[in-house]
Amino acid sequence: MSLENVQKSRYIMVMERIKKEIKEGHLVPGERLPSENVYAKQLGVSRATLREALRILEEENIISRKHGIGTFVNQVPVFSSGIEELNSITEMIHSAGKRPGTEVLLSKYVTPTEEDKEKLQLQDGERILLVKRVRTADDRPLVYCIDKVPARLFSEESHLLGGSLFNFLEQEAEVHIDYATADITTVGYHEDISARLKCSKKIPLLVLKQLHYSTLDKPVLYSINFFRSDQFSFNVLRKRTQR
Amino acid sequence: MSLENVQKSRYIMVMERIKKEIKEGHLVPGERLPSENVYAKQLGVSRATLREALRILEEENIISRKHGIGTFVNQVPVFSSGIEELNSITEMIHSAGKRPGTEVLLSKYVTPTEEDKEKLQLQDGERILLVKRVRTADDRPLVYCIDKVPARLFSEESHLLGGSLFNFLEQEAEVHIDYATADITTVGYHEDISARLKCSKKIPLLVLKQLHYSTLDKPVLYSINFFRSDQFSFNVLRKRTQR
DNA sequence: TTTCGCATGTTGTCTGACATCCTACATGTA
DNA sequence: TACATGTAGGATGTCAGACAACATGCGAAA
Repeated sequence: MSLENVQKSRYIMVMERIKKEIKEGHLVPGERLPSENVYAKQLGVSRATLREALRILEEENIISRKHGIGTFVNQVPVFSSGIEELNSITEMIHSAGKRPGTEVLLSKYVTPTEEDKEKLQLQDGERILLVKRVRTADDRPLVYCIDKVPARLFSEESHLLGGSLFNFLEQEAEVHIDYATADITTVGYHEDISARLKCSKKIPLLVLKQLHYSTLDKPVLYSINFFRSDQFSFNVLRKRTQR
Repeated sequence: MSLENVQKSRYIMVMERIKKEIKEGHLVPGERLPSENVYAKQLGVSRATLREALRILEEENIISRKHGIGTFVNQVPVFSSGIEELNSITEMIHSAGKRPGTEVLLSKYVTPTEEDKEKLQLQDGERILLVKRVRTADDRPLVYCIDKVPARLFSEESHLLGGSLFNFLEQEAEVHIDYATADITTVGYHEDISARLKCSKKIPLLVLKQLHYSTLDKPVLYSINFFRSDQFSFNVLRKRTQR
């Protein structure tokens, strides 16, 4: 079977190549890129292909293009890892340089609530897999997770034992998560959850409610995460939209 | 003097035109767009220009392109107005269909703290305009704002009386805000601020710390906003990045 | 009935040209 | 010298036409 041998499009390869150049410091913030004609020849692609790559980088706020002047690396080339980049919590902890751990509190098949049915677009009678976990970073509790997945996605009643739910879904259900809508709120104190996270009454919790969609635009995972606010914050790049 | 008579680029006009078609329902989610050749002729532009517009819409998660098949409107064409779209609080309240109001608590020129100096890249001896306000929606307090602007941006010691700080900066300082980095945290209770927002001890506050940049990539405004969490939440579209 | 190959239509890529915009330098004038 | 103007060059923006790579569906062949 095939896995990563799929040939990516050229414009994507070019885009990633340029991103890499910036990340590794070969192109520094404020610097002008070679002109499109020159750069296209250097990269071995046509100018049109290069332009599609540049267009994406501009949209991502990594470069700016100025008609008649040139193309420049932004002063704040945000490679995000901000909230708008969707990663599993395992990945988030990893990229913060810590060691992720999991304590599974609950994993069972249950009848969904009305809210669950609506969000996950369930038929009457369908059941869901409900998982409750505490995720740790370097063995310290960081976030309390409640995850809900339609049971129909699994061929048999499989259970998540540890690690990334994203990987689990991909392997057991052959579902790939593509994007999610997230809602950020906060809650002052929660009897059970605050205790599980071993944090005092004074520390509020950041709440992230997310509905995850598959590549086919179907909702496949509804999750509610409670973060310790003393150890976590979300950051975002915000852009004005008029041009 | 010139104002909005600047001619926008064609690819941007095309992009906005297509967005409008989707918003107004002439193109519905899941529908296939006309093929590029046909669509380009319909819109009166070259295929290359159309492709640049489509590339942006794809990046914004509004359409999906599939090699050899076609281009489709996404099931969840998120026109955001999520947190990643930067708007003044005045605009936010407006677009929620409420009437924005302002109570200025403080407006004075002061010496910046070390943190302010670093964030706003101030020289020694430079001063800042410090503004503290309570913003209301339909006369109910919603958010407590602390704003800090370098004094050098103003020709004289002007003061903000009410309304949008964004507009004020544009008119008085001829500075246009382009983007901001935001950090979202929470705080359980704040003696003074909670009282000003007329909310009880049980309601935590959502805190948004933002550093705003001008079109020239210079930091021009540092602001800290405290939102009533019972009346406000942030939503974001999160995307996976591997393709 | 099943399988295979091909025609067709789509997005992806290439080439070369011209349009439009901005900068910098040279030139001319007071 | 100081300032305004003209001009040449180089950058991104737009155009046209062609071919490549990919996915689908239909018809012929087994």
